[in-house]
Amino acid sequence: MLTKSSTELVRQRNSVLVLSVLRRHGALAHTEISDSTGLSSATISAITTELEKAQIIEKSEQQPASGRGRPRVLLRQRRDCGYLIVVIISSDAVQYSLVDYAGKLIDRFSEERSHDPAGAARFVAAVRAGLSRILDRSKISQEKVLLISISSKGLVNSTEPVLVWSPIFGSDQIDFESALRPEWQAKVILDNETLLVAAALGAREEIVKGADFRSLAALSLGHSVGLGIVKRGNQTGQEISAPNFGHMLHMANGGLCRCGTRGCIEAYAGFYAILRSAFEVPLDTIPAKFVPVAELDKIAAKARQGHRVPAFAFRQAGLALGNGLSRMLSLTERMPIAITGPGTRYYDLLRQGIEEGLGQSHIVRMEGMPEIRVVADEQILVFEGHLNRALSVIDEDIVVSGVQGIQASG
Amino acid sequence: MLTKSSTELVRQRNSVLVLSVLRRHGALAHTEISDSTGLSSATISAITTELEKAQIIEKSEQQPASGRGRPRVLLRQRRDCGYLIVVIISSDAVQYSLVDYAGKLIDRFSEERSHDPAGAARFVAAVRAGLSRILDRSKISQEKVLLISISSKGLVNSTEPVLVWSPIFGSDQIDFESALRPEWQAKVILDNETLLVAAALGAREEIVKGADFRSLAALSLGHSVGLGIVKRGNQTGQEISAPNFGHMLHMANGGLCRCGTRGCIEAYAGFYAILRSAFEVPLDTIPAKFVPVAELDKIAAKARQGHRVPAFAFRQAGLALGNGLSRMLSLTERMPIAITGPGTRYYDLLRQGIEEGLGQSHIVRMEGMPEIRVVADEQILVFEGHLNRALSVIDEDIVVSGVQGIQASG
DNA sequence: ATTTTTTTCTCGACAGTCGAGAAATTTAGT
DNA sequence: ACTAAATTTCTCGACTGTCGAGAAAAAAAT
Repeated sequence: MLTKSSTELVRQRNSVLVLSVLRRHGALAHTEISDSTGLSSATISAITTELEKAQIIEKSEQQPASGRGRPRVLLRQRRDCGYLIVVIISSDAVQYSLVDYAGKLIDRFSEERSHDPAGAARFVAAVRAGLSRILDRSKISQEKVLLISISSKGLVNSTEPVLVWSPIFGSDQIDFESALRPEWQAKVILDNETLLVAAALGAREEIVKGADFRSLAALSLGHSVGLGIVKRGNQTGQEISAPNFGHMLHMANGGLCRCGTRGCIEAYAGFYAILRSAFEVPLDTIPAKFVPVAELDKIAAKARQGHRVPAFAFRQAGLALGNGLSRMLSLTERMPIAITGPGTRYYDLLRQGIEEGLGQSHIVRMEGMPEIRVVADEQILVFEGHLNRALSVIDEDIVVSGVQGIQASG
Repeated sequence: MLTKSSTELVRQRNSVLVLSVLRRHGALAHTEISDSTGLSSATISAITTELEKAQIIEKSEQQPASGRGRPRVLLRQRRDCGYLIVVIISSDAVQYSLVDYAGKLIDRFSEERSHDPAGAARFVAAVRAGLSRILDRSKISQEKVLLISISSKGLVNSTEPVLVWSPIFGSDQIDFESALRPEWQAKVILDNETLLVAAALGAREEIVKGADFRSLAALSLGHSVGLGIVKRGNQTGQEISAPNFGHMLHMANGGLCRCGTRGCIEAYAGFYAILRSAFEVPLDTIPAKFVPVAELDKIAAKARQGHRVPAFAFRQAGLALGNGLSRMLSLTERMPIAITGPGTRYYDLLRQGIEEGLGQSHIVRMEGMPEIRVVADEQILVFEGHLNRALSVIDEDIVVSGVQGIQASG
C-alpha cells in the first residue's frame, strides 16, 4: 500500500538523517553534516536550530582552532536527552546496561539466573527488579528512560515484544510489553540475539562497503543455534530478520531435540547434540539441559587427536549446519556468512562438514561456495547491535514526537 | 543507508500514488481520487493538470449526469500513452501479449517451442522475431513500447534481467537486456513465473484485507516446482522474492534431479519424479525431460483406485513439499500458502503427505498448520502478475522521467 | 427564475529546500 | 598594526509543494 507524502514528512526524514550521521560520526560541524547528508547548508541550519531548541543536540565548547577561517562549531547529541536500558538475557545470567543518548555506557551489572524451569513468572519479576535496581543506582528519573531493549535466544514475535519460544522457557510465552507496562512507560523492544549480531555486522560492513553492501547472515553456535539475516533496504536503513534456524528441520524423524521435535538442526549441531553423538547415546535420548563447555573441549581434544567417534560427531554437526545454510541460500540471495558464538572454537572440526553440507545443494553448486568468516567476540556484537538498533529507534521517536511538541509549546 | 528527502520527491511520490489508485479503480473523478489517496482537492488539481499536460491521463467524455450538482469529470489513463509487451515463456510455447497503458489486451499469440536443447542462442533469436512480429501486427511505433516484461520458470537474477538457470536451458545463462538492447530501447524486466503468481495473489489479498494483509506464498506444482513469496513492504508497495525452492535440498544424497544435483525437492515432487517412483525406477536414473500430463493422470487414477505404489509416489512427493514448506516457514513468518499449477489436480493425493511433512517441524507444531488453499487458473494469475508489476514500474518511470521533461519543454 | 446541491478550480497561507551572498572569525602576509 | 585570504555559519529571497476555504461551475429541484 502506497501512502501519501507531505512536506512535513520530508523534514522528519531529514531530521532523522541528520541525527543518524551525528550518531555514526560523533560530533560534527555544520559543514560536515551538510557534506555527508547531501542537504544544503541552509537546511542544516534550519534543522539543527530546531533540534537545539528541542534540547536534543547541543553546540559543543569550541576546541582549539585548527587552520584558518572561522572556527567550526561542533554539534553533538545531548547525553542527557534520554536514556536506554539494554537487557541481555543469556542462558546463565541477565546483564543490565544503562546507556545515555550518545551511546555511552553509564552503568552495568549482571545477575545470575537460577535454572529452575518453572520460572517464567518468577523470571519476569527478576527482570523488573533488575530494571529498578539499575535505575536506582544511577539516580536517573524514570521518565528519562526512553527505551528498554531486550534480547534473548529463541523465537520472537516480529511486531510485539513477545518471546514466543525460548530454549529456557520453551513455549511459556513472555510478553515483556504487558509485563512492564504499569510500572514503565518506556517503549519496549525485543530482538533475537543473533539478529542483533547480524545487525551489528551489517552496520560495520556498510561503513566499509557503502552502497555495495547487499546482505549478510550471522550464524551463532553454542548450546543452541541461531541465525540472523540482514539485508539492505530500499530507503529505510536495513531490513533484518531472525529465522527459527536452529529448529529448522534437518532430517525427518531424526534425532530428538530439546524442543520436543525430531530432526531439528540443533539436535545435530547444538552442544548437547555433539556430546550425545560423541558418547554414542541413542539419538532419541532426551538431551541434557545444559552442557559445560569444558566437557565439549575434552571431546574436541580427542577429535583433534584423531579419534574417530568424536571427530564424526563434529562432522555430523557441520553437515547439519551446511545443509541448513544451503537451504537458507535456496530461499535468499547469495550472501556471506559470519559464524560467531562459543562454538567457533571448534570451527576447525566443523568446517569440513559445513562445506560438504553446503555443497550438496544445487544453488551452491551453481553460485559457488558462499564466503564464510569466523567472527569472535559475540558478546560485543550483541551489545553493538542493541545500540545500533535502539538508538535509531529512539532517534525516530524523538523526531516524530519530541520536536513537534516542544516546538508548538516554545 | 538513509537518503535525503526533498519536496520534489514528495510530488513524485504523490503522483505515483494518484496513478496507482487510477489503476486500481479505473476512471475516477477528482473527488474520488482525493478520498482514496487522502490528498487534498487542491493537490489533486495540481497533480492531475500536470499529468494531463504531460499526456499521461485525460478527461473522459462526460457520462450522463446522475444525481444533481455539477457533473463529475472522470480522469483516466491515456491508453495510447505507451505500451507493454508481455512475454510468457513456458516449457512448450512462448506467448506474446501487447497491452496498452490502461492494461487492456490488444493483441496476443503463442509460438510453439522446439525442444532442441542446444538452443539458447536460437531461442533468443526467436524471441526477437516474436517481439518484432507483435509490433508489426499492431502498427505501433517501437518508441511507444515502454517496457518488455518477461517471465520464465527458473532462477532469475534479482537486479538484472538475466535468466541464471532454467529447466530448459540449464546453466546456459540468457541476458535479455543485452540480447534486445541494440534493437529495443524499452526497459526489460524478467521475473520468475511463480513470483508473479504470488504478486497477483498478494494484490488480490490486499484489496480484500487492506492493511491486515501481511504475507503470502505461492507454490506452483508441475513439471517443475516453483515458489514465490510476497510481503507487505513498509512504504513502497509489496516486496516479492522468488526463491529457488524446487531445487532446495530435500534429502542429502537423495534422488537424482534433472539439474544434476541429488536430493532436490523437485526430484521427489516434480512430475517426472512422481512418474519415476510410480514405476519404481531407481532414484539415480536420469529423469525424463518431459512427461505428458496424460501419463501422470493414469498414475493418479491408479492411486485413487487404491494401488499402493502409485499412491506412495504421490505421498513421497507431498512429504518433500511439506518438509520444504516447513523449512521455508522456519525462515519466514507464518503465512498462508496458495497452491497453483497443473499439479493441483492431484492435490487429493498429495495433501496427506504435505501435511505430514509440514507437521514434522518445530515451527509448525508451535504455530499450527498454515492455511493452505488451492488456486486454479495459474495462467491467468501469471498474466495478472505481469500487469500489476509492469504497469506500476511504468507509472514510476513515467513520473520520474516523463513529467519533468515535458513540463520543462512545455 | 431561484435555490440547492455537488463538483471543480483558485487563491493565499504555510512548510520545506536551495543557492547566493552577507556576516563572522581566524590565520597569513607585509 | 593593518589588510587580505580563507573558512565557516547565518540569512534572505526564490522555488516547490500541500492544505483549507471559499469562489466558480453546472445540473437538479422548487
